[in-house]
Amino acid sequence: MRHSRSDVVDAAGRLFAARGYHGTSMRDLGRELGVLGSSLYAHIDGKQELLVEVIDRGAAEFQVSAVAARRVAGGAPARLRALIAGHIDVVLNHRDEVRTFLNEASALDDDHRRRVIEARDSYETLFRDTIAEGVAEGSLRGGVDPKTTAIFTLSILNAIDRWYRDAGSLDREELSDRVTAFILEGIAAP
Amino acid sequence: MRHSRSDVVDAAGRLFAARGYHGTSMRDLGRELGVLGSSLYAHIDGKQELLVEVIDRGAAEFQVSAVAARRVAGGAPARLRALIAGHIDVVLNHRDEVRTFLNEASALDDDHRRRVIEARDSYETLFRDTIAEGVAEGSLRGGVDPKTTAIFTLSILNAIDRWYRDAGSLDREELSDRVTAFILEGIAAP
DNA sequence: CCTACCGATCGGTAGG
DNA sequence: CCTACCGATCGGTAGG
Repeated sequence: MRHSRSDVVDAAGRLFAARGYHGTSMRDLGRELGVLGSSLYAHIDGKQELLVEVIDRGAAEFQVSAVAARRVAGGAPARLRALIAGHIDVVLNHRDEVRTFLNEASALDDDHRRRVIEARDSYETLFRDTIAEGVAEGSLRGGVDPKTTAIFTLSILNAIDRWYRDAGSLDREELSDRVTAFILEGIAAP
Repeated sequence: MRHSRSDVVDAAGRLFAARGYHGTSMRDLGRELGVLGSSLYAHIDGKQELLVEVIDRGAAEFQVSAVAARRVAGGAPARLRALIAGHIDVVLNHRDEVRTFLNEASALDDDHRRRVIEARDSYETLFRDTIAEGVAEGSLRGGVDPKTTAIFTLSILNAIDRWYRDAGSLDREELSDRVTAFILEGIAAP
């Protein structure tokens, strides 16, 4: 079976997500595709290039999702809800790329890592700005700090990949509802 | 300079936390201590043993913290507050061990990994039970699901290591207060 | 995509 | 803790 370059990147995503970049050898990757490790160099220049490409795919998915969510009409809570739902979709529809994006960015060389951190920061800023708008318009509680709140929210969302299974009793929509309710209402009795 | 076995485990924690288990060679570890990689085998039987020991240290810290927090008098919210404060202390006082515990458990061999996952589950259960008690006694909102809520809470707490810096403007107590307020009250305007 | 390699580095050992 | 190694594996290349 002949493979496309995209097949190689797919396989790299699977293995990097499962074993990490340093835990994956080019021979492992070849075996995953049924070819020799050395044969992969017909498609790519080096191992690091595969990491960059997998992580860029993940970053791009988040970018697309965020742009769409920011356009949602209504108040800040509605936009925040859309950001949350979009993030969950990205995490669960692109698990390998997202996992690699979240856990293996430290294996990138300096320039690429800086770029990824910038992308991550600008994505976080979308959450922060939405929360700040909610505070300003009065739909979110005064005194809420947009920065830490955005971080707490993204902490919950990024961790979903670590525990959620589609086969379980909790479907994706219910998951999204619970995350949103937790963030907006908390858990203390009124 | 002669080193103790504990010095070697300390250094392993630093490097595993920074570069990951597979990203750290025995020669890297030797360099960190000013000796040759091969000299480390006077202290240990193998590299995997170091990973086990670093992760066990992290697990033990969480265990100690949890036992203390469960003893706190008052309602479930007070105990949950204590669990949160304790967890933050462990994360920030033992960053290398905790980071390795959280991110490198997948590099453990099967038996050790199973043990760590069990420890993690039983720790999570303490959070879950505390939340369930709060729902039962009426201090936490009815309808709150203890399992997902415990996961959301731990997601926030475990991610703290990824962004919090002591040098910043937010001190640890303020951090703990914000996390607790976020979880209990949420961010929606009343 | 395979054959046939390369030099470098890996975890680890024997002996002092 | 060092000297002097070991076999295995690493990322990668030349040539077909």
